[in-house]
Amino acid sequence: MSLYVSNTLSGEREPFEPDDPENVLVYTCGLTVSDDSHLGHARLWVQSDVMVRWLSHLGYGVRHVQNFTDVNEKIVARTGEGDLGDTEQAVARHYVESVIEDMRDLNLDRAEVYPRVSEHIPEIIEIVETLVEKGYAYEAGGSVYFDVTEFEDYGKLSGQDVEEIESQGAESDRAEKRHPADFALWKAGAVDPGDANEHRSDDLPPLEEPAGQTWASPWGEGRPGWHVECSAMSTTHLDDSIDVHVGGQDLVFPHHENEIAQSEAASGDQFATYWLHVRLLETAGEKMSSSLGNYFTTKNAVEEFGPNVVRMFLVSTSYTQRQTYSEATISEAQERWERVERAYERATDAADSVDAYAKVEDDDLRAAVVDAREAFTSSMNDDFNARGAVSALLELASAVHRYVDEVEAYDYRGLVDAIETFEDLGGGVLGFQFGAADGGDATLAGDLVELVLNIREEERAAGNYERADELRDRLEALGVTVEDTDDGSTYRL
RNA sequence: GCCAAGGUGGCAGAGUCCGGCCUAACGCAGCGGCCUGCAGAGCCGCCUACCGCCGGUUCAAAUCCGGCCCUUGGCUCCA
Repeated sequence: MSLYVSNTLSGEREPFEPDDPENVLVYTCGLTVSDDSHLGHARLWVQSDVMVRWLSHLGYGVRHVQNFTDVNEKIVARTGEGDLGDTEQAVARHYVESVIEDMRDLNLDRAEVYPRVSEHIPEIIEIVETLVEKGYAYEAGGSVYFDVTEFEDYGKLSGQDVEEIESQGAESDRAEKRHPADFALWKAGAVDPGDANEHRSDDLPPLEEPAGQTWASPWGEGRPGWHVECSAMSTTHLDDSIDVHVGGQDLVFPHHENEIAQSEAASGDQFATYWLHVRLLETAGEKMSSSLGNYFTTKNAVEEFGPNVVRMFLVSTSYTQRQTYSEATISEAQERWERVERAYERATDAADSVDAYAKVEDDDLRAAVVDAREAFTSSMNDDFNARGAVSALLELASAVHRYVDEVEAYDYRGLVDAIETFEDLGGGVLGFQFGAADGGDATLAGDLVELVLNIREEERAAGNYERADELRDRLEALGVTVEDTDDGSTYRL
């Protein structure tokens, strides 16, 4: 049983066959650090995180690189806003920090490196020079453009026909270009104040002068074009030829198409074997995006629902399918997560109880574990179908509940197998955190809740149900859900 | 206009690559029952889908082919 993936380049689902299984190269097209991230970005990260985790789980050696675009006119547009700072670098640093925080909150596995554009200017210039030397690019007015008519395969990723493409890039550049579809590799000078002001908040004074960083180049002072960065960074940190390129589907054209053109024209090798595009997150029928203002930030989502629910949500639709964000869809994710978590806790409690015996063996429970592992694996191997994988865990959850409900003497080993399945697959592959304490005071809070529950138990034993219910209601108001079971009361924060 | 991806129950979402186990998975919501002092959780059961429309191929199609309609994304910064 092997892994199949949907490759945008071929338009088909194909068997995954990396060049070197010990060294699978994965590049995730990161984001421009001009604002806090939103759930749409988080979806891409979590999906690519799960892909990388699954590849590792299958035994591949994976090297994962994810970039930050820290040179961009939208960043320049925010200079002087609040305490963001007065320079492009300062604003970028602020949001890089914010994004790293979001990634940590979402429990993403760390990438090997998070390169930034600003520290790769020499490599970018080198690629542009190579392209000029090879005749794929030309200089005009201190800028350098890629000549799409020179690159035979242009359009192979997105299906675009060069002659049908209206124009790429700013209107002011059009006159300099030989062909409307040509795109900038290097842009002369600093950011035009007019371009930056388009993205600038109305509360701020508009920029008057050209702004943003510039670097010296063979063509004069200027800034790198957007598309070359990814070519430079993936080549620098991985190789001319990589196995997997992950990105949002809104970047297929022109960004990824242009990456292919630059990289392949420069190196002569195929740039990426598998192009995996994560479809977009939508709200009310349109994509969630910063420019539309209809977004939910990662920070707000994590704060309101917690990392596990957010991850469960973001993994609830396969990456090849667009996903809807709504009250209903996020609360479904919450239910799914809590169902898995409760079963995990139930199995843990049962295994820890005095009714768990080394010599008891239960075929149904053990079979359920085996079934769950198989179903999980075949779902993940089928194009990283994480929702299907979660469904496998939910089936195991039902089996655990049924078992613990029915039986008096527990199969210790069977329960541990179930627990390990939740931990290895739910935790290790899907990135959920089981039994995570919510903060440093959790222990004290837990002790206090136990104390209140003991008092409530005495009231219940004495038949004082009104008093018992009052205690339960007041705990609920504090965010503690109390549940009575045969073995006493339990609580969840 | 051009390019790309989709349209499956009230919602959400697998299945479509390799046609038959799909009288359509898992889940949410809803309904009934068990359990419970009550509630919750859990368990059992029910509910609603002829799989966008029309034609074709086939013994057999949600799955293959053709046409049409609709939605979303891209062609301008965008994960």
